[in-house]
Amino acid sequence: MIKVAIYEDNDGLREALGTAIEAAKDISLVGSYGHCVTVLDNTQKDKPDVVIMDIDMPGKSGIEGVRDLKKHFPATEIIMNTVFDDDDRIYQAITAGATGYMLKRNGLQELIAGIHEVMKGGAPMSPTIARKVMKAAANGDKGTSQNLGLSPRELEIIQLLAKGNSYKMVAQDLNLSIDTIRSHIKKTYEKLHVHSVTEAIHKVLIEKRH
Amino acid sequence: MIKVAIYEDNDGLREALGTAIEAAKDISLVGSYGHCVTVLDNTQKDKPDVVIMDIDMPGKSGIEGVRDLKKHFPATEIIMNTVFDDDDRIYQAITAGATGYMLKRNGLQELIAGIHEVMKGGAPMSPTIARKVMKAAANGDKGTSQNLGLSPRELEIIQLLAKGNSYKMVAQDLNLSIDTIRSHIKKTYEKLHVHSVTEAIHKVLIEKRH
DNA sequence: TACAAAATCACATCATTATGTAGGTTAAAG
DNA sequence: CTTTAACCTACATAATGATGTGATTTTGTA
Repeated sequence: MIKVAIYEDNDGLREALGTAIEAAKDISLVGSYGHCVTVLDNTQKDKPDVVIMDIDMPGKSGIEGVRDLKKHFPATEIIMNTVFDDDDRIYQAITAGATGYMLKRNGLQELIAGIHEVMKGGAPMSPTIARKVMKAAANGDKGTSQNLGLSPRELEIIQLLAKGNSYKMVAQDLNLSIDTIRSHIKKTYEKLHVHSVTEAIHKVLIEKRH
Repeated sequence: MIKVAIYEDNDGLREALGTAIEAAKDISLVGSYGHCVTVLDNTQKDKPDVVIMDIDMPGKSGIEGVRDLKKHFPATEIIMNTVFDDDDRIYQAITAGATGYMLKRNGLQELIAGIHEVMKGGAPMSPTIARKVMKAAANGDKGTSQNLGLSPRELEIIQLLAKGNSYKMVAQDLNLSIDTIRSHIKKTYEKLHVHSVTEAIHKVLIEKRH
């Protein structure tokens, strides 16, 4: 019997999920919550094998919930269940420790299948997601070894910014248009999964020392 | 005979400076230029004892000129001659290696006096400037020893920013208003003589390691 | 106590950055 | 010879950061 707990702030959807899970012969619902603020206490009590976690919830995001959960109950498998498929959330969810990432639009049947899959050691995810993850993994693997996957130009620009230069100064230094600088930085952010110069600098400089 | 070279992009002013300097019995003009791009070559040729340098010049700023000059000809004395008296330029000029900093509005006589003064080991500067420099020195001395003069709070905030946090995140972290963060950062910038987070981070982290 | 420095908050305004969209060039890889 | 990756440019809008001004409170110390 697979024990499953649900975290989903939408009441209707949470109930639907619950009944669908109960309907499965080999799965039992041990907990169902509208937020994940008390996720640690709940898990202590419920002892679920698998947790279905929505990303966007009031109070505490699913990402944070996953992070906490994995830290204290590393054996618990987590499947993110969300409407979002943007790179960022996926990346965050994966690095936070989720083993599955399924889109709500793909329906309940797939989610049930995902629960079984995750118990067999798999990593269930919607096709759309799978592709993104593969790509990210490819970038990541290539990158971490050398310079996080940044092209020489991109790295050069980040390093200039790290010295305290503004976009304008970098543009002048490299004899490029400021729009070009923007463009490079934009791609850099995507590769590093960040949203500001300081984050990018932090990431690049941290990875550098070793 | 004191050998002097002039770098000043305003033609009229450069000529006026030249004649005023030639008029002085113990000073000879060995070079006069409208820019400082070729300052190293010129200096090699002219071998001036003192260089009068304007700050704002096309191609290469006087600050950069001073930096280069001091690196290759440390014995050459440099007097900045400019219309600006804002803290920043003064600070930059001083740290770049200028030994005198005189305002154009104070006239040619004072500049001539400054040339003599600098040759006697002095540091000629207009009264307005002198006061600012004293203040900067006071701040600087107190600071360089520990953490550049930053208060504990200010340092804390810069370090949080260095980790890639935004103002908003820092405010949440420290349970403060975002305006308070702004306020601290503003003071920090004044103390460090910078104008952006990245510059501040760079400066703080550089000074830290040693 | 009275002054100075640190810390807090607010509001306004301008500058810079971040993000989206879109297109072009060039050089290596298949 | 086409595909891919890196590089370059442009324009528009939204979000964040930078700067100025002003004010209150606390704390350490002259």
